[in-house]
Amino acid sequence: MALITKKIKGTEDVLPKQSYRWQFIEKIMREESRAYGFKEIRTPVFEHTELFARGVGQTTDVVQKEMYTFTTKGGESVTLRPEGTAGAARAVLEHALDNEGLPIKASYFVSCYRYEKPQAGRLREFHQFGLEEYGTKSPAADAELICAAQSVLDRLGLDQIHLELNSIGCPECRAKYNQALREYFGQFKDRLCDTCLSRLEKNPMRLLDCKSPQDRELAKDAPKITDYLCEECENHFSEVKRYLDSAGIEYTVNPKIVRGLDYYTKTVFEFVTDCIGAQGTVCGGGRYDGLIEELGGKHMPSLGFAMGLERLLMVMDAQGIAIPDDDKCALYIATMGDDAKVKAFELLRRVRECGLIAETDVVGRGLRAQMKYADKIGAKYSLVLGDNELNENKAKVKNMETGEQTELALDDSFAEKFSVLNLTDNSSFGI
RNA sequence: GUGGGAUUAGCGUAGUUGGUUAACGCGCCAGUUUGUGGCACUGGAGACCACCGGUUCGAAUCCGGUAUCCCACCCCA
Repeated sequence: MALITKKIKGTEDVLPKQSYRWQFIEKIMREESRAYGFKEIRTPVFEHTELFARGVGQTTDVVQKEMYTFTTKGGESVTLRPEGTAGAARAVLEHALDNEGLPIKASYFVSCYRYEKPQAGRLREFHQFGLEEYGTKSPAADAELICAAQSVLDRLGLDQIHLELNSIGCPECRAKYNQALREYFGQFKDRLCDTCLSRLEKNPMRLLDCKSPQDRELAKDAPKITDYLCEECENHFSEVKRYLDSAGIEYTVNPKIVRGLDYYTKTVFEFVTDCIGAQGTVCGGGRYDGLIEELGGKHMPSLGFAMGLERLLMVMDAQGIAIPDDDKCALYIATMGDDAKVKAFELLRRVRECGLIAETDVVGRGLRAQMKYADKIGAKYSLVLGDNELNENKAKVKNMETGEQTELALDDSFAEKFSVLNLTDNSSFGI
């Protein structure tokens, strides 16, 4: 087929056959959000570019080279959101939600855009679910947030995912730590890779997760952030761990995890798996006590996480986790003749009002083909409507699984007979 | 941005010394039952063999370039 164009590189279509998988995980996320007291926030796909430049951070790769930025007809620079936090934070500030009481707990589902080279688990348009909590500096909030993420992953049935935890401190202790890193790595300037050399001054913590074997070797003996935390950060971190321990949430402290977005402070964490290729982070988050101020608000310590929906679906696939089948058609009416079509139209409407899926032929197929179609779509019951049925005002309803047929009157009681059908189990009404 | 692999009907594939109408399975449509599905049988539709250019009497098959997809680096969800 000579299509005039195809989908944009790094984007994916979710087809009708597949969408129930998305709906399944989204439903679980909504339920868990609700259980933890979060309410959904919806913000625009695009924002003024400076929001991300300031919020996400000028030194990050995301801002430096991955944003979809363009100039509008009015001459302003706008950007497709590369992540969900900045927009949510902006909305919280703009609507002064802190006046309604703290903390503000928001959940979101967003599509995000990053101009990257696609590979397994990495797309240019991808989707995230996230939770955000504004206006609390308590370590209990950190623990609760991590706990919420864990709950979602558990409810999805995921296996072999580990939680990696770290604290990257507050600006004060981080400054000392960065200095220590500069001194340490400074001794090996001749051995560092080029990217690390360029980062040494601006953002030395990124040298810790460099993948080059040589730098990795050097990073092994580098000073650890955990040795440089100030008293407050130290206490905060141990409190978080204490809560997690008491909740029975397993984690490993990994001093090398450093988030790639500048707004993070203190607690950072990742849920990681190795079953979907190189991009194994399925959820990432942490605390960002300075973000709200950075965006022009008052001091409002906050935190959050985001999960990648595509990646979660990949893990479920890889681990063979079953997702309940999409709902099937409860009743298919095969028709013969125009009068029957009209009658079917009326009957089906009443069945649908009972919350059931009901269909009929709308392409003009013959009876046999209609029955084949009913079978193909997995209809539980079928019914043939022709002149005989119209004359007698009753029809035989066929159980497609057993082949048994039962006669039903085509009167007011018709739809009610179906309304007792519960599609989530195999109950029937005796047919 | 840098590498490696791939690209043949809707999907999965065969076609490997270049040679008449490009094959098979699944799927789709129709018929075998002019009032009934799942099985079987029969028939049908559907591919300018990713695109552009080159070599050749002749290319899906050889060469070059481009695009897209997959995987990895980088980075991150």
